[in-house]
Amino acid sequence: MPAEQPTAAASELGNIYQRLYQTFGPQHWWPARTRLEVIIGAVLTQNTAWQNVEKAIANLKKSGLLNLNRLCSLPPHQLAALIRPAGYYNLKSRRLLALLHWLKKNGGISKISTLPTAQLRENLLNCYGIGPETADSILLYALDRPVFVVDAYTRRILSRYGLITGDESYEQLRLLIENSLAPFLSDKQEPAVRVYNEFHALLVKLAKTHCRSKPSCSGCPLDSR
DNA sequence: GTCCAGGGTTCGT
DNA sequence: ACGAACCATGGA
Repeated sequence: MPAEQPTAAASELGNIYQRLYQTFGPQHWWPARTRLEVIIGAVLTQNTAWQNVEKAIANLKKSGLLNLNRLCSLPPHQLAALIRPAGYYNLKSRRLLALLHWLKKNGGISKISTLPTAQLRENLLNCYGIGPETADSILLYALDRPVFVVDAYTRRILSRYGLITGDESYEQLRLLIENSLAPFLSDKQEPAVRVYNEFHALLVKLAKTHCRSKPSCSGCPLDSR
């Protein structure tokens, strides 16, 4: 393997983060109250608008089921009915139960929180229905681990600005962004968790604000240079 | 009526 | 190794 060279992307990502933050301000993700709620939301929001996820979580809350043991003792078809507004409800019911059973089997959220990040990531990826993005969302937003969450928006936006080719693997992109932000982190004395959290949310914000809702995509915060 | 959202798995080539 | 089909609701 050739050593990684500092690329144009690496030197510009910190800049992009600052521009987005100045334009949109803090996004305050993840919009959930408890760690269990974040974990459930991470599965429910797979390829699904967050608005629909909120309805599903509201159903669980209303039924007093936002509790690891109660959820684990629920028949799959019953959980499916409750999370129906989130779409793919049969599939997501199975995925949620697989994840929640893993959590329960390993002593609950507080217990697994003592594990090192690499081991947590591996365990999460071994759960049915948990891929890299969902695993990293849980690590970053529920367990406060310094892991950047790569999603489709990240690819689109970085490709759009010519910072990546677009055919990089998930891992390549995640490491590129984490390494690129490292100098910025030490300069600003900011915790990585906070910056990864905001940067991911800001990229989603940018994608939703421009280029889709506006036909001409005028006034993108990253355009003037 | 069409498109698509804060993905992942499975099954053909 | 890669692409396509599949899963499904709700809002624009």
